[in-house]
Amino acid sequence: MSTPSTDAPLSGRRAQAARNDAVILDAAREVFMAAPDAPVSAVAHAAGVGISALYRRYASKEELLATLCLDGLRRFVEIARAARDTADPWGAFEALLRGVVDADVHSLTVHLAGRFAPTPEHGALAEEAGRLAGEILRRAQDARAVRSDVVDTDLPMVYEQLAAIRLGGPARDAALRRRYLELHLASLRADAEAHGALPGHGPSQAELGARWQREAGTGAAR
Amino acid sequence: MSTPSTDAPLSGRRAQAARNDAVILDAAREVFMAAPDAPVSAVAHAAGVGISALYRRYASKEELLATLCLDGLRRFVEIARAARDTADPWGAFEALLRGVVDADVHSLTVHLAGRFAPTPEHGALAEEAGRLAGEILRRAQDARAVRSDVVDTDLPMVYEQLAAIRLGGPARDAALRRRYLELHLASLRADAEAHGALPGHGPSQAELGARWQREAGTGAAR
DNA sequence: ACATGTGCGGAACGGAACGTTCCGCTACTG
DNA sequence: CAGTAGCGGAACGTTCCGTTCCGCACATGT
Repeated sequence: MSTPSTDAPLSGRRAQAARNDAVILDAAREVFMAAPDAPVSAVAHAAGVGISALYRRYASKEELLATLCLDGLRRFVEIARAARDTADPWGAFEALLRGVVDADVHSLTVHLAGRFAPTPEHGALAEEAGRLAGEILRRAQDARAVRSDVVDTDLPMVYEQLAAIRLGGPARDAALRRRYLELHLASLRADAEAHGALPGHGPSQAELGARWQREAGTGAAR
Repeated sequence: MSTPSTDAPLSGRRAQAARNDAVILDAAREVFMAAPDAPVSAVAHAAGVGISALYRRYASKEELLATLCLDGLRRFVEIARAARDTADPWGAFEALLRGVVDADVHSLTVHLAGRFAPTPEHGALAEEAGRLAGEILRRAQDARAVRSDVVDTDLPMVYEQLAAIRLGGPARDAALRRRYLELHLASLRADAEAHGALPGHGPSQAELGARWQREAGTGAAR
């Protein structure tokens, strides 16, 4: 909340506003990652600004969430691209999962889905993300590094499970997720297949896509 | 909503009321398992009764949740006892996890915790449940069936992760959970330890116990 | 047959939470 | 020095939900 005007060409009020842009988005990310249905006032409080500063930038809560989700999708694609460029097939697969879990990117995407009307850009990025992850998985399976009976739609389910780990602060949760990611990785290795094939089949694209539809509250009948 | 008076000594109005006891509790279980913060009216609707029928039996929503949770803890203990009586150490371990996940008992216990003031009976049952699970785990580890670097507090985290799988109806979710439970089981086997030890340490009892404390809403600051 | 009270449906009530708007102030800008 | 961009936070209107309450229907006991 200081460093008056050394890092930007703008000064005074204008600079403060520019800085607030980032502060607010960071606060929103932190707050909504911890609680997707947190009130807008919580974001303002976390950012150390008033509510007006928020509504000056985003027309509605929905727009803020859509922006945040877009940001998350871009992070996912970035992580996936970096992972894909890893030479070793298992290394690439491992990098993908570790990257996604470490950045907690799942909380920024799927957990926000259904709370705003998705734009075409959301769709395009989600598709690209799926394509990259699928490529990494296929390569790892072709190299007999990852068991052959997992499918690409199983991966979001792994993220989903790890994102459900919420016990302490963000730091403690990150440590716990690393611990349990290690277990997931062990179960996905090719040699784990020796103990038996996976029953049933992974989610369909339709089942995964259904989350992006706007739906009311908690899902219980009125 | 029929069979007038053939299965109970009571008849007419009295029998209907007795039957409603079960209908309401079943409806409450179904509704709150799907959405822990569902409104009371949703339970009444699912049970096909009015709200009065509900409040005649439970003084408050909190009391209903406490009853439901007690019910869940008893189920857990029952499942754990049956598993413990399995001769094969790995079989017992497997039976425990399969039983807990199949009955979706986690949604009935921990997901309800924090929404009501726990009674001493909740504490006693939770302790008994922990004792049984710990015994089963230790036996499986002593037999070198389960990897040595998992601890008893890791098990609730496995349930937690599997309970987070919510895509379609209850039936589809159960099938998906069975699929991913298979992965978890593979990762917990002793031979999975060859690929490396688990980083960090499992949750402490204090971390797990903190969920039973009453806390406001979603966790975001006001 | 009739008075009685139990059990219940669902409207009504009171309060809490939240998204959004609006007023007024501050301090840069030109 | 007038004008205004940016903002803090109170206020507003709405939605949601737990709980209460009123009146009805029917089984029960005489």
